[in-house]
Parts: sequence; C-alpha cells; structure tokens
Amino acid sequence: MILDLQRRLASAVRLAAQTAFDIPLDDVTFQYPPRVDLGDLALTAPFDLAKALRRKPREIAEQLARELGSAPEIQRAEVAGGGYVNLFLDRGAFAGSLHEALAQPRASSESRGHVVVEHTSINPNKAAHIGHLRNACLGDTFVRVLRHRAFDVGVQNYIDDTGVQVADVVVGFLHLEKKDLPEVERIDGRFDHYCWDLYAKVGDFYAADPDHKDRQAETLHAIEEGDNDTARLGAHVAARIVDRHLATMGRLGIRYDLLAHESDILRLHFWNRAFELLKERGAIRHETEGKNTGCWVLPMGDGGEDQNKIIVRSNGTVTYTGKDIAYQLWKLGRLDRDFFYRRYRTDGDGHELWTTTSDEGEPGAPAFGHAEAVYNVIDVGQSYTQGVVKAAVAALGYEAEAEGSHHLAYEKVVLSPATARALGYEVSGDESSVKVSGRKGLGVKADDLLDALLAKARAEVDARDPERDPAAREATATAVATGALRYFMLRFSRNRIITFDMEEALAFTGETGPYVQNAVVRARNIFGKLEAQGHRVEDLLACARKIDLGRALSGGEGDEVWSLLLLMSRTEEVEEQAIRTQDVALLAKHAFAVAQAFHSYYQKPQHSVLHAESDDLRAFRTLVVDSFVRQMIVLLDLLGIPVPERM
RNA sequence: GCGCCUGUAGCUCAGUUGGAUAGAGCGGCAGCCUUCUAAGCUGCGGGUCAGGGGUUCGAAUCCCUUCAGGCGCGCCA
Repeated sequence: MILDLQRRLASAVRLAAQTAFDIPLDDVTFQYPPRVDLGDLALTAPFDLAKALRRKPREIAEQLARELGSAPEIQRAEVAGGGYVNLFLDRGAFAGSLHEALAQPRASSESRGHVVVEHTSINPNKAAHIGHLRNACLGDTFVRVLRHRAFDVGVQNYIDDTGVQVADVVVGFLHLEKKDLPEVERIDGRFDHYCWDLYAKVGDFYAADPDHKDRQAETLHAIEEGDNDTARLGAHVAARIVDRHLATMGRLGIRYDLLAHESDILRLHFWNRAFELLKERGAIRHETEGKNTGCWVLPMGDGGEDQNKIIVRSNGTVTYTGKDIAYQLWKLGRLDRDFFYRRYRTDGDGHELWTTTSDEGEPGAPAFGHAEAVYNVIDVGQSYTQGVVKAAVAALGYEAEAEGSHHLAYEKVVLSPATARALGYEVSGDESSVKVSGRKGLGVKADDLLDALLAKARAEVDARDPERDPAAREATATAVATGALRYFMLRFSRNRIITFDMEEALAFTGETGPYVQNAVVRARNIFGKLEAQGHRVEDLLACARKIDLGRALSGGEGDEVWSLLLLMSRTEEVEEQAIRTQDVALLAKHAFAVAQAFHSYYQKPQHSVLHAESDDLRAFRTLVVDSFVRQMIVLLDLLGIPVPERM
C-alpha cells in the first residue's frame, strides 16, 4: 500500500525536480516526520540538491513544495525546519484504498524467485533447547515474510544423522547402558529428553578416561560406514529424535518442506562431485610444501599459508567445511547431482513434508534446491565457516551464486543467573550470565519452557473466564503461550545475545505477544457486540464507504485515527526492510507499535463504536477497527502468532 | 596476533540509506474499571548515546583512536 504510493510520489518528485531545477534525481527517499501535525511523509531531497545547486536548502524546498503542491494524492506540501518538504496526503482517499487493499488482498503477484531457507538443523541426538527455538523462530518468520512478499521459498531442515553428536548418544546406549537396538526401541516417553540426560553422561564418560574417546571414533566410523548394527542404532536414534523435534516445533506452527539428511549426502557422494569441480576449476590447490603438505586447501583472503582453509586432509578425508560446500552447491543448483525424495508426512491441511533418500525415491516431489538465493540460519559462531563456503562458491566462478549465499547469523541464548540457579546449577556471584551447555545437560528444554508458559497461561485464562468451556480455555491458553514465546524470541535483533530469564519470558504484559494478541481480540469483540445490538458489520462498512472520510479523519479523533492508519500502512515497507536486513525483529517491533496505537485509541470512551453519537461516526469507526483487525491478522500471521477467540 | 559483534534511562532493548525535541517495555511514583475485555490506558520522574578526535549545513548513526565485554580463526564437527 505505502510502497506503491511512494513509487508514484517518487516519480512526481523527480518530475518536479526536473521542471524546477532541470536536474535528475535518482534516489528519492521518504522519511516520516516526528509528529503527524508536521506531515505524513518528508523529503530530504533539498539537502542533497543544495550542494549541486549551490543554493540554500530552504529555498530549494520552497520551490519543490510549490511544484509538488498540485501533485495527485498530495493534499499539500509544506516547508519545515532547515529544508524539509513535508507532504500531507489525501487522508480520505488513502484510508479508503487502505481498507480496500486489506479487505480484498490481491492475488500474489509474479514470483520474485525461488529461494532456499535452511533453519532449525538441530543435531538429532537430544531434545531441542531455547537456542534452537531462537533459530527456528527466526527462520520460520523470515520464511513467512519472504512468502508474503512473493518469493517462492523452500524450507529445509538439515539432519546431521551421521555426525559425532549422534555417535555420542549411541556410545551411551552401547557402552554405558549396554542396550542394543530392540532395547532402545522399547524406551517410551519423551525419547529426546531421555537422550538429553544420556548425552550429558557420555560427556562425563569421556572426561573420566581419555581412552573412552576411542569408543566415539569407532562408533562414528561404523555409522558412516553403514549397514551394521551400530549404524542401525544410530539411524533409529536420529529418526526418533527428528520426530520429537518436529513435534516440538509443530507446537509453534513451524513446518518444513524438506528434511535433508547428511547420510544421503554421504551415500550419494555429493562431496566427490564437488571435489571434482573444485579441482577442475582450480578453486582449491594441492599443497606440496609447508605445514599443509598433502592437503587440498582453499586460499582465503590475500594472505599466505595461514589463511588457507584445509578442505581435504593429507589422509584424503574431507573436512566438515568441504561437505558444507557440496551441500551449498546443491542448494544453488550448481552440483549436477541430486537426492532422491519421498514423502515423510502430509499434514491435515495437505502440507507435504518430504525427506531426502538415497534409494528409489517417490514421484511427485517438488523441485528442491536450484535456488537463486540461499539463507542459512545458523548461529554467529559459524561465521567463519559460512564465509569459507561462500568463498568456495565464488572461487568456482559462481559470482552471482556467492552473492546470493546468505548467512543469517544470530547470537546465542544464555541463561540469567537466577534461571540457571532455578535449574539447579551452581552460579558464582559475579557471573552475569551462564552459557547453555549440552555436554553438561545445562539449558532450558524447549518443551519445558512451552509447558511452563502453558501452565501460566491456563492459570490466567481460568482466573478470567472460569465459566468458559474447558476446551476453549485450553485453546486460548495454547495460543497465548505460543504467542508469548514467539514474540519473546523475535523481539531482539538477531545480533544480540539473549540472556534468558524464565520470569521475563513468562511475562504477559508490556511488550509481549499476549499484548499484541489482546489488541486484536478486543477489537474483534466490538464486532460481536455490534451484531448483538442488531447492527450488521457489512452494512456499516458499506455505509462507511459513502461518508466523507477526509472530514472524519481531521480534527482530534481524526488525527489519532490517521496516525494509526498511516503506521499500519507501513507494514509492507517494514517487511521489505526485514528482508533486506535479514532481521525480523523489526516486524515484531512494528506489530507492537501498531497494537499500542490501537490500545490507546480504543481506551477512550468517546471513541466507542457501540455508543457512537451518529450512524456516520459508527460506520467510520467500524471501518477503522476493521482495517486494524485485518492488518493485525496479517502481521501476527507473519510472526507466526495465533489469534485466540477470546482472552 | 588477525577478524567479527556489542557498549544508548536503574534493568532489558528500539532508533531505517546521516535529518526535526534520542524512544519503548520493565521497575518506581500518582491516577483511571456502573462506559466496546484493566493481559489495558493516562501522567510524572529518569540520558556525558563508553571516552577522545575528525568529516558534514546536520552524527547515537560515517571515519580514526582509546577503553570495556563477548565470539571466531583446528589436518574437530
């Protein structure tokens, strides 16, 4: 809505600059004045023009304002400050088309391209913790925004089912618990939580005797080899844990299109092909002298030997980074080799989750990979490795593909001392935070956090609405709990370390998911009351289309409503910004700001829809509330936050 | 040693490509429920934007530098 308007206004500004000063203006950017009474959009172009024209910004602004005053959609243009041109929009026309756009969203335009987003990618050896939740919430929200902005997105969850972490748990079963596959299969309950504890014990087992590490090496080797009892146990562990992870993320509405398995990358020899390509194109070189003799290395930066990254060891085995390069090339459609695929599950709404496989796939799989852009949601600690992968793609001559390889890096989640203590860990007095450590079993499990939120939400719901149907109360509590969690994970910029405090995360007031949800619930409630009083919302909206919106949007209430509508209309601009900066926190903040503006308006008795002084006023307010509700539903959907019926 | 990130109100954080009087939540204080849901609203108090220098009509934002904290840089994954 606002973006189309800005595009039209930008050409008007260019035209005005051309007529007034005979100068081409390539970049026209709009800003927002600090207060609505100053204007709706601001131009800073006069400041830029001042230099080229050698004239005072203020003079330029006045001439530009005169030229723009008659442009369509602009009511008037004013000069302010040292040389701003403030534009006042035609409020009535704007509000009308805003509601129209929200009531009848256009069918999605042409695709802006196919992109791959990889997120979650948790080692399948233990329960998901809060750090994983941050990854999944960021990734899932980013996917929702991309899709809403007409990108065609494939969501991939990478499963490292043949890595050391799975091997560690297998070591635990075989050497600590002396359990074979049938016995492990008989373990019931939350298998991921069981493995969480076992994994911590394996850490102790290794620490107790250096020789115990040999078990890890031989187990990993057996798993990579395949077709033996150890490998089958590893596969069982990984498969069961993946199902648990999918269930945990499913509680938050997070889904995937493809589970990409490391074991298939291995069996289908993706690396061998990537290795050939890297050699053919001279992207890597074989060292014949120096400390890396016998290795294949990727030159990094412009430095010497120290900056080279070893891709293939002198014993001929490939490093983790090498496998990553192969996988990235496949995502970009630059590895002439593909997985086989089969359906993993189909959800009630028809959404299909596929998995890679290395033998006889199933027909009907969508085209995975072949992306124009790839976003890897991985913690910031992997920046170096992700940089190597990107450099390798570039070294192969795939400049555009390297440019389209994005590392959506985010900082870690640590525990507040209070929360760490509550979990039973000793914390010394001078620590301001405690690191999550899977090895020590330290951390907050995702399911436990969700359960705690759910319990708190139930208590709140029961206290407010004791007479309500239990199933409905449970539905509300679930919506509130997930809303609280997702908002909490999204409200911080991705490059910021989150110090997780249980009490803070359990808050339902202030800048939280429930606050935003509540705004929609209250607004929607008005419609129910209207209908109960014999009004029909459809009629009121039809009536609103006939009244003079421009007049309704002037004056005290008008100004307040106008600033709400203008703020709302910026949603698509914020979405584009979130994509550009790869930071969805912007969207969370925006949703909160919109909700806040509505709460404030709604609160005033003189703005009541039900008790409006006139039919026109009632119709006008109905239009406003309807616009708000529709916009908010879009926003909350982007954030993956459900809207409860009541709360 | 090299590279990256961070430093803004008591606490947790926003602050768009440099732009108008630096904002929000929490906490504190004072108010608002016979009026569409108080998971709400209103008001008050709270700032050397880590320090210094520079560029600019204009700097929390860009450059240099100092200090403080965190992370990464392996023939691990």
